[in-house]
Amino acid sequence: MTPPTPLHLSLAGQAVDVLREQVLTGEIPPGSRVNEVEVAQKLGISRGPLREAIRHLASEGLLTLVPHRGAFVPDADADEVKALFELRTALECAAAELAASRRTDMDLVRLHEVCAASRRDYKTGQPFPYRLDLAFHQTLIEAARSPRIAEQVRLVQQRVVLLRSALADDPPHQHASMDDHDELVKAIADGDAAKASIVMRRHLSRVCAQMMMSMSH
Amino acid sequence: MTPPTPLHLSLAGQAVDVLREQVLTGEIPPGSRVNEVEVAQKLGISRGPLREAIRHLASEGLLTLVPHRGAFVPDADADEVKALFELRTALECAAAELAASRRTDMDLVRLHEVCAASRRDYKTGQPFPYRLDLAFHQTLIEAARSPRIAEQVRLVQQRVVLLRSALADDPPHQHASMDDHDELVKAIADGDAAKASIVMRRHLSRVCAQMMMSMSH
DNA sequence: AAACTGCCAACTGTCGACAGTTGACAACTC
DNA sequence: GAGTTGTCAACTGTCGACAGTTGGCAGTTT
Repeated sequence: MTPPTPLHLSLAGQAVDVLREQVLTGEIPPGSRVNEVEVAQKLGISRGPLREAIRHLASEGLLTLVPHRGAFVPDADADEVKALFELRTALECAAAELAASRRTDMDLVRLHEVCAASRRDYKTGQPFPYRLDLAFHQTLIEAARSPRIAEQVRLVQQRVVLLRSALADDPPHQHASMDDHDELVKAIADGDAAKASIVMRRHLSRVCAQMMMSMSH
Repeated sequence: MTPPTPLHLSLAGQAVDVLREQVLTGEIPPGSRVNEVEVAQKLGISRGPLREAIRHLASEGLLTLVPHRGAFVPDADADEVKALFELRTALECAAAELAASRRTDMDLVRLHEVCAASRRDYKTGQPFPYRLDLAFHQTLIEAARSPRIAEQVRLVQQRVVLLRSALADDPPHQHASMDDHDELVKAIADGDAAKASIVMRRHLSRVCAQMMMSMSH
């Protein structure tokens, strides 16, 4: 069962998954400290693998390490949101451009499908309005076929999710976002890299502005 | 002395610095494995801190982890170079745009200084032709004032340095690069974000092409 | 001779314990 | 009473040792 199970994933790897989940869902709230011995006991593992998991999540930006003090879940901060979205804009605009020139017909099918699902969920008032937004951006970077950019986009989006959990913000201007997505898909379908980049930039700047709003109450 | 010196930097932190140096200089050649016990003994530390150092460098892309096999210095690979430069282009073009709108007069002084020093070193035939190239891009991203982008650029440039060490390539088209740099500084001085981005893209595509050349012999 | 099988050494993954540092509380001084 | 200093518990940083896995080599079979 659980004691000696290094058969598919190391204890450190499992700890990474569990901790990531707990951090992203806000189960471990922003600003709080992660106690090594306490969490290790709770997970039923030793401090060694847990430390590795903590360092790994720190390298992803989901934890901040303070020497001799431990690991903390980073707090939401206006400057941080701004800096993060500058990075996200650089990466996703480039991804949009690449997607416009590299997308296959299958990519277009997937993108249309996600957009349609978004509107379906929106009408029926589904519980996780961000799920399909994430899926859309995920599908887009796959269409860009640039593994290193994709890797970084995933990390940045993860941090955005963390910020959102700290904000607990209300349903966003989802309608505007969905319109952006549609326009983005059209530009990509047309192979119009320049337009795809511009639309993406506008889209992200809108999302960023909205997050800044819900931060300052 | 050396045995108990956690006064300024942890053993893991010191190990990171030493290992990074050895990997980047090719002292530990690409493709080779990093033996935990062996290196730990050589550094005079235990396996714990060394493991943390290895994982850290792996998160920077300077090592590749294989479960139950250990850490390896990644090999040079054409696809990898291409993917890496797509990421670098996305990041540095964005940085160039931001620098064009945010640079201070002091930034311009520094950029001009680096360019002048490059030409000076070039004429006298200095040993490290890449040193000032790195310094230029470093100065540029500082002028962009976007901490997250700067962070990622640094990591990508580090990986490029690693690739170069694996290539052991000859003096590059340094003259063309210096011209690019001058043109870049001019665009940034003029506040012309669009041109800065275009010049940067051309510059990086040239550098990338050159690396691909020296790979395929 | 080639291919398969079983064994073995080397190494990674994990654990429990010790040492050093940090922040906080309490006692003391002015 | 406010500020300072001494003490202490809690936690991180580090270490050495054990267990499980991997790749290779020797021996065997066809």
